Amino acid sequence: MHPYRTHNCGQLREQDVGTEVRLGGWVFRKRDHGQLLFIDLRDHYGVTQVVIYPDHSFFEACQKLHSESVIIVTGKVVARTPDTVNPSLPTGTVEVAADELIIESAAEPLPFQINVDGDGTEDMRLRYRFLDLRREALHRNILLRSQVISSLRRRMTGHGFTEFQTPILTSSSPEGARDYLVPSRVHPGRFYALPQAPQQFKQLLMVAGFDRYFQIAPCFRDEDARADRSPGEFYQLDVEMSFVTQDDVFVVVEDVIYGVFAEFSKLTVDKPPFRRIPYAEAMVKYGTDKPDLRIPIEIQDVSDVFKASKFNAFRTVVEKGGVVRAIPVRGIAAKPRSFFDKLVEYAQSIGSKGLAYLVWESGAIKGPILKFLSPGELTQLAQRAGMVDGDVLFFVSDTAPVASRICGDLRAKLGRDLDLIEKDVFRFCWIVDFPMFELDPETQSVTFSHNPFSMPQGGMKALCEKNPLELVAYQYDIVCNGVELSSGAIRNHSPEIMYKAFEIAGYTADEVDRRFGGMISAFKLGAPPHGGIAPGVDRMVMLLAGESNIREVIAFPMNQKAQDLMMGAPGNVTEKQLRELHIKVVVPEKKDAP
RNA sequence: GGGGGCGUAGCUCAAUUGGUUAGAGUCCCAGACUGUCGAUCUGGUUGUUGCGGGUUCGAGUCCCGUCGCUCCCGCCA
Repeated sequence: MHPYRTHNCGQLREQDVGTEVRLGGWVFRKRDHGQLLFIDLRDHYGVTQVVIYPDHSFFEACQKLHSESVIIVTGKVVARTPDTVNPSLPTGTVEVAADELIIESAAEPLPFQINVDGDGTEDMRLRYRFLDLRREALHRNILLRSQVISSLRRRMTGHGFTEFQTPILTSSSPEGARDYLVPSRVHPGRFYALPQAPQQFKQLLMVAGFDRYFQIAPCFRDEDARADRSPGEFYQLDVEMSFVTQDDVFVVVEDVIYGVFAEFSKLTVDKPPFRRIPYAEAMVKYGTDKPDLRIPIEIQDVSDVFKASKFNAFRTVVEKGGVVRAIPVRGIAAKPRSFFDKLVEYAQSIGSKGLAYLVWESGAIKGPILKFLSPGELTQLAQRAGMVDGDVLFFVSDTAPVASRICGDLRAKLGRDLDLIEKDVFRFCWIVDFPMFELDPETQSVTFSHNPFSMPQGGMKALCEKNPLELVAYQYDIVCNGVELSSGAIRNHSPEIMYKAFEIAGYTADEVDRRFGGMISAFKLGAPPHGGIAPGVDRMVMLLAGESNIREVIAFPMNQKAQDLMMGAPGNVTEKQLRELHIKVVVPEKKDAP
């Protein structure tokens, strides 16, 4: 007989009755009746009830056993009597009567309990992550992650993609987030950087003629955490394709994403093709470039209605180049005054100058700003927003970016508070036509608004002839339920267009050569048109698992301060190590030694 | 770097808007119990109320500072 087990804890059924078996697992729960002891033995596969009678030498030791001790039990599989069957357990029709029992690893009392939900602070859970990972919910999430990743691999290779590995020790990239640096021993004073993404490598693989690349790629960025952003490192399904248009990329990605979501979720999933929303439209209609399409509210621009209005507050904003946006909400006219007051207060707390509104009720229009508006203006607004009895129209007026942000925030809040968010559904969309350039609000100079390697729509001609701020790129995001899953782009594979684009952003050709020399020289030696995308694996798994915190789908996440409390990272190193690396540490004055 | 929330027993939480000896569940310890399945029953231990200062006759509660956790802003080509 195998020294540790013949079966796993989720395996035994009625047909095994009478068999001599050996199980190994953790003591999940213990029920001590004095002359009879039940142990629910748990492993990765399930739970099996073990019954222990007092005529065995190990009976007393088992009474004293703490939860989560590891034991090896040998005994006969016994059928349970009908009244003692546990229907909530797949193994519930049988139990194992222990004849032999070895305490393989006795556990001390636990810092938090495994067999109850929600026990333990995040801090404790991270410090004892191996215990937390034994719990059903987290254990299941990590399994789901594995299954999602292998499904992604299967789907990608099915589409003719080749999986690659790219360097982890590479060079610091001049754009983007802060890098994690690794000092070089061989080259004093020089550093490797961990890749923020394998961006240049995947493009170089296209130049190398591999045609279709993918990688479950680790990405490292030294940026602060959020609930949906783990600090330090995360994984992307990194994708790049040659000789493709934006639509070719969409078709592949839609198939893979839809397939994975449909495979692993019971929720309704939008079928391809996903909606495509130009960036400019999204900013007006939803007030954000990652709209949650489950919320049935669409914001409208009504600036023109107020161009000649007697309502000074709005007219003057429009005269100065600002906008008026209207948020129609159906059927809430009967809400109490306090509802509107609180919403106005909220709007002000997020930076709005105010929150005007009109209420369509009992065949009339009411509201604080009614007296400033002409009948013609009211008619226009009603028509534009499709107002009927019971509806309310909120107004926000400011510069376009500020009004968008406030309206987007209000739209999301109204969706939540009024319980308007569509249930049990994944709503996908593409946000397309991102602007190529934007004005730096501080310097008022033109800068890249996203990826400088994206191809501007219209190519060289557009770069030379159009206002840079009106140029859009073949740059796109895929968004699901308000979560940005990924950015991607058709790349700029032409050195001339790239020099021109960088020139508009204020870089000389020399600077471009110095900073992106590898890529530029590659593009001078035969580069195919290519493009790609990189959906976040952690975020996909988070959505599929129904979690709102990304740490719930990562086996060993760092805390918000980018520390691993279990391993003690980041940690101190020896003087010798520092000497070898030619590093002298200068700790800031206000020092907190961990 | 900034803002909000939280911090009470090993763990999860309570404690009348400043008022007696800070409680409950769970864990843990001891005992009882032959069919439980979150076993049950009896008894018991567990506290620098994060830390430091202040106001007050009196502080878990109010004020200031500080530390930790968390959510958000900045940041994330």
